[in-house]
Amino acid sequence: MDYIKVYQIGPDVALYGARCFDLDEILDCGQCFRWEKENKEIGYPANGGEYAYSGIAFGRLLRISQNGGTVIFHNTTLADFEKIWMDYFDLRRDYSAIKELLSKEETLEKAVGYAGGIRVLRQEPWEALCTFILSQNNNIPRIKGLVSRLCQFFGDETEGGRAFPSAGRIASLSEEDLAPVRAGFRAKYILDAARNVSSGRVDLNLLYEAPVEYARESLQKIHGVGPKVAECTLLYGCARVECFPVDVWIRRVLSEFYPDGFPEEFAPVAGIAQQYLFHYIRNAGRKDAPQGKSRSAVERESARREPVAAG
DNA sequence: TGCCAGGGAGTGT
DNA sequence: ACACTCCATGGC
Repeated sequence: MDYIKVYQIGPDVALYGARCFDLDEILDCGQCFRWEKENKEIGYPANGGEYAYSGIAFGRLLRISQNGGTVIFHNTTLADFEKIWMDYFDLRRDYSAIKELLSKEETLEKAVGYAGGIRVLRQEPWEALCTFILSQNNNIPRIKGLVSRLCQFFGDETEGGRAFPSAGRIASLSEEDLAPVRAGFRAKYILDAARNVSSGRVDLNLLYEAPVEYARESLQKIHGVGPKVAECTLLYGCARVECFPVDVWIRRVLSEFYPDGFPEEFAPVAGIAQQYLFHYIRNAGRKDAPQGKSRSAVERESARREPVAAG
């Protein structure tokens, strides 16, 4: 377990002795797009840099803050924590053991040491599918804008914000209705996704347990969903941690550090390894750079090579 | 085959 | 200040 104890403290739930848990690394690493960091540290500086995020998932607003190994889930109950946030933050999984396994290999050992507080969120499959369709050919700040407008215009009101709109709601819209989202050519993709999901032609509930090849094919029946978006949906929406999305950054990592392929023994948790590597390669070269080539050198080199097939 | 779509953010000059 | 690049997918 990556924590020691959970308590109800007044209106909040507190997680004590949390390990492998860093809100910045979890919520701001490109796996989710609806969490906002409060622009100031809370409490006193002597507290050691406590900070907070707010977001909506499963139709619930959550404010969450962290100070070292203490994580506070504000205004929630133990029942809701067990039912929603425990799984959302993947707290039933033992990341300590996974990190120990991955650290057998040199590059991953560095990556794990660099951002050891990452966890793969278990988001709702529909939200993951929809947001990763919107993510294509896009950068994170803009994706956040698109998702925010989508929720603003079409999400149901909850206390403190708007929920992610259901597939049924999106399916009822036209491309013109979606124009204010400014999703560009992606608008028709999320319409097709919404229609397939709400009609049951693509059954997201099957994706958790189905053979992974079937799950991939099923998602790719949607117009606008290719291998990358399918892989992201399965990893971030269904906790299929064997799934391994390959974007340009991961392609660079693979060509630079794993030219002969990603180690087979890590395949069952390749998606988690991918998260550590993604964070590492994107931030390496700024501070704390890994020895060896700069990012731009890696980019120039990988640009000349064939992409490496994903696991 | 290789470019384009629609747009904004990041980077380099 | 300005130009240039990036991006996942499908259509042409």
